[in-house]
Amino acid sequence: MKIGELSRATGTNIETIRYYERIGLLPEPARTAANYRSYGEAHRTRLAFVRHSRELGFTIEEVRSLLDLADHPERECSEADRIATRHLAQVEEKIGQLVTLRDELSRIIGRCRGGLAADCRVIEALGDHTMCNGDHE
Amino acid sequence: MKIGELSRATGTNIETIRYYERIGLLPEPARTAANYRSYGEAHRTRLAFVRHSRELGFTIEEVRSLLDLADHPERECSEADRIATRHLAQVEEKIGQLVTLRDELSRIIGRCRGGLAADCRVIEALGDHTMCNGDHE
DNA sequence: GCTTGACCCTGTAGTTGCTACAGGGTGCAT
DNA sequence: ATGCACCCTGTAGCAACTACAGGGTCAAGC
Repeated sequence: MKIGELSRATGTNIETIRYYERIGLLPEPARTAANYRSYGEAHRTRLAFVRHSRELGFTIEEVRSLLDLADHPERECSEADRIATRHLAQVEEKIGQLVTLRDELSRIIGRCRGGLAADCRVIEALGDHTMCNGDHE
Repeated sequence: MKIGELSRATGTNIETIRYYERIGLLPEPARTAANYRSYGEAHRTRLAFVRHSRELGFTIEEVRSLLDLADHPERECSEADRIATRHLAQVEEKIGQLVTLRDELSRIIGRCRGGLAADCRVIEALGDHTMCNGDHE
């Protein structure tokens, strides 16, 4: 499989594949006589693992740890569980932040009734730093 | 006000303040004889506006537009409303994505009962690219 | 008067996770 | 032989900061 085929097979940008190789997430593949990268099924599987992990929001370093664990099936999987659980907590925290954000944005936008910027509630609310979160630190 | 005081007054990193000045979000302040930046109340207000906008997730370019509008109170505020409304839609989309993510992560983690990585459901699930989202494109 | 420490300056490079060239080589069909 | 699609390396760019390195300034204390 050449890099273009692997790209299509996994929905990964070609440049991204080469990037993953450069940072050591994917092993260097064999080369053809013309110096083209030549991939096998194992590469495809590994790249799919990486892409799926990334889509779930794991950082590159977390993916590295997860891959490392996948490469050593004799180890305990508690590390994988720990990474995933911590990540879940982060996702939940982010959701909470975004919900707060959404509410504040809705509140701000709701007050806008058009007219001149001088009277704009959106701009006014942004300039007002004594916000509803009570952050008086 | 020197840059350190402005930093404390707005909860903004000093380097960030200088960065904002460099990219033209904040005007260049006057300088003391020792070439120290000297800020007034208007700077503080403007920086607070920028920080608040950034906390709400507006991009720098969006903040630039909002500031521009705040600087021209004779204009219509529909642009501000448009920016904020579009941003709200993006936040809502992001929340939806993260909720999907959270559910998938929960599902994966819920199946982990410890033991060896060889049997780890987390790692198995990451490797499995035929996921529940039915993405067969 | 001299040092210590906190503060300030500029300029550049690093971060994350890619993405986009520039400038070239290869392979196959017409 | 001439397109064209594909591949190669290496470097630079993106957002939005953050972190130095290497220097200057200022007030307080000995």
